[in-house]
Amino acid sequence: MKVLSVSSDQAQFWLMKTDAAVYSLADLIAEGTTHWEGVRNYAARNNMRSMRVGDQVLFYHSNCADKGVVGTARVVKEAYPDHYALDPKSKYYDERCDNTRNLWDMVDIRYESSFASLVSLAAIRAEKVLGGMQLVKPGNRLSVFPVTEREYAKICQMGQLVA
DNA sequence: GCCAACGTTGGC
DNA sequence: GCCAACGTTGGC
Repeated sequence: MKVLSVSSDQAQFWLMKTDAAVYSLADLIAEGTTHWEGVRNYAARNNMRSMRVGDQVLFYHSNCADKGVVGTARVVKEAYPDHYALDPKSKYYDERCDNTRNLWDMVDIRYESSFASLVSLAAIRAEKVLGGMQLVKPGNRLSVFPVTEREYAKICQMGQLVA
């Protein structure tokens, strides 16, 4: 078995949370590429604005029994306006936004891989070298945040991602 | 610009 | 379903 190694100098690494009941890795597999609408938190939005095409993403299921990283994705389109904020019928509607002023952005990501085994939140907590991740900080609710290349590689290894 | 109230996230 | 953490809003 060969562990995926990633070494573009420019590459950045991220973790994106999703409520598994709302949008899961299976949904991403079915769609192939998706837009990441509905982020309504400034810090998470700013992190998305820092994303570049080619950046790698850990795909995390929250709010479910099997919490953890389930696979990976890749950024294929950089931040652009989240038009769901303009749609009164959308649950992501924000009345402060209109065509001249939209507070919110989204990115596009493409499915890349599924882990052979779930890397659970508990397993991440138990792994000393992952102790710096925002995910394991008390009260962390940020849905999009950067991870280091080392953390990314470690989690891929734990998920038995085969290159 | 402070801070209390409120809403949401997300683990348990 | 509960509740702690904490971002956001709005009154002053």
